[in-house]
Amino acid sequence: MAKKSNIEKNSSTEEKIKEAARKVFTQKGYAATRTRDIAEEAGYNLALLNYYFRSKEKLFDIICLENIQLFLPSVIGIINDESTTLQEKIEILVSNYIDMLIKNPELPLFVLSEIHKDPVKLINKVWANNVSHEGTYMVKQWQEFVAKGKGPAINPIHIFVNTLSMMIFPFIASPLLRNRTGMNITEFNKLMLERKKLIPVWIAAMLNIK
Amino acid sequence: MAKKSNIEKNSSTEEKIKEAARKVFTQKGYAATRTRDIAEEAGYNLALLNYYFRSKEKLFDIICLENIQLFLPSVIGIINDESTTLQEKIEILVSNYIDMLIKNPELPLFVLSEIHKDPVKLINKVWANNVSHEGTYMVKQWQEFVAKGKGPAINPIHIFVNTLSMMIFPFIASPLLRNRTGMNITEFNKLMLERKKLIPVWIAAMLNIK
DNA sequence: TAAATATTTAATCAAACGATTAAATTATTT
DNA sequence: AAATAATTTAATCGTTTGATTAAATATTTA
Repeated sequence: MAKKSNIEKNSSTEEKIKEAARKVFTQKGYAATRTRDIAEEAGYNLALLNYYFRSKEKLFDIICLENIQLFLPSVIGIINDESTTLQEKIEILVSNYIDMLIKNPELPLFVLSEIHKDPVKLINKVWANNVSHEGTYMVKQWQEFVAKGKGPAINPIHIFVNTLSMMIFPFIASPLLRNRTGMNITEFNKLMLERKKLIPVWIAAMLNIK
Repeated sequence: MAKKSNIEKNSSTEEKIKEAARKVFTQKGYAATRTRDIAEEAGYNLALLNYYFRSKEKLFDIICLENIQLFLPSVIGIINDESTTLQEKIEILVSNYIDMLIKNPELPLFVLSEIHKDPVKLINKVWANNVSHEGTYMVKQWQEFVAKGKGPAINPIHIFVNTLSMMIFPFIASPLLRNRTGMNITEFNKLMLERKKLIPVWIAAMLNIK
């Protein structure tokens, strides 16, 4: 087997294979993807995949990790920011996240499917030494909010779940929703952009229920 | 090839294979499932699968259709009921649906993944000659609600999407949520049951935003 | 430019997998 | 009980698929 140089390669070939792999894996998942599909999509011979990445599984691990890192931890920085209010956090989170999801609409289904297959393995890879849910600054803010009697006395996780649900679920159900309503992707995206302003208002309405 | 009798069989074997297939297919999806896994799960020889169902694909089609019918059209009867108010519809829908999801927590990810792979084919199989989204009685009720100036002037589909999102998404994200918060399945289900009362209240709060 | 290394390809291997076959066993019918 | 049909199994076939090999071409280094 030929040895690769230690010098960092900008190798457009390697990058093209990775991009093809990302496209096919994200669309079809690990099992339904054939290495030959990736090679064809990339415009190279099959053996190149194994030359650059040793195996289908190793290539998948790379793509999978990158997809999960794009999907998950972008949240953490926002919910632990001590300089923003609860309401501001939600506004920033929703706005950034919906922009990301419009660019990567297939990410949620891919990531949640993968996590479903092996939660511990995948989540620990990304969250290795990170803070727990309970430790987030956002949860502290919520607990103060409840303690002051400003909001309803329910488990704060409900509101967190609702925020994620209303942001992410429409993208997971997009094919179904668009088929049932006759929307095309442009109209769907327009609807999702509307939600950048609407979701924080809805969450605020939930928080003000006595 | 032996011929099967025309008489309807209660054949426990056929039923056992179907149940094994449902379990494995729903958990791992079509591509990741090996017919040998199903045979082993059912406790029979591999050839039995092909004897009863001719092929992996035919067996999958049966399971898939049944899963989708369990997941989707239960909604239609409720949202087209002319004897209930908008608020009542939401209460009944949420309560029934959450009960169903606690019993079949893997259904949403399976169905939405399958629809993602081929939306037209699958949705038409279930909704063949059914009413469109626009034609549902629930949408008419919402349009009256908006016309009377009772609620915010937004696309009614947002509220519909929010209801589905808050019901279904937690089950899709369950492995992630439980891992992050340290909940076990019992605690998770308790949280979901709480939502049977909470979601209608949240939706009502959204509807009353001026 | 020549040698060495990296990249790319065609051909092929071995294992996994869906499917089939033919024979054995069990159940039903006459 | 004998004959017929249904059910179940072990063995195996042909493809598909991930991976490897060895050789050809391109690129880099000396």
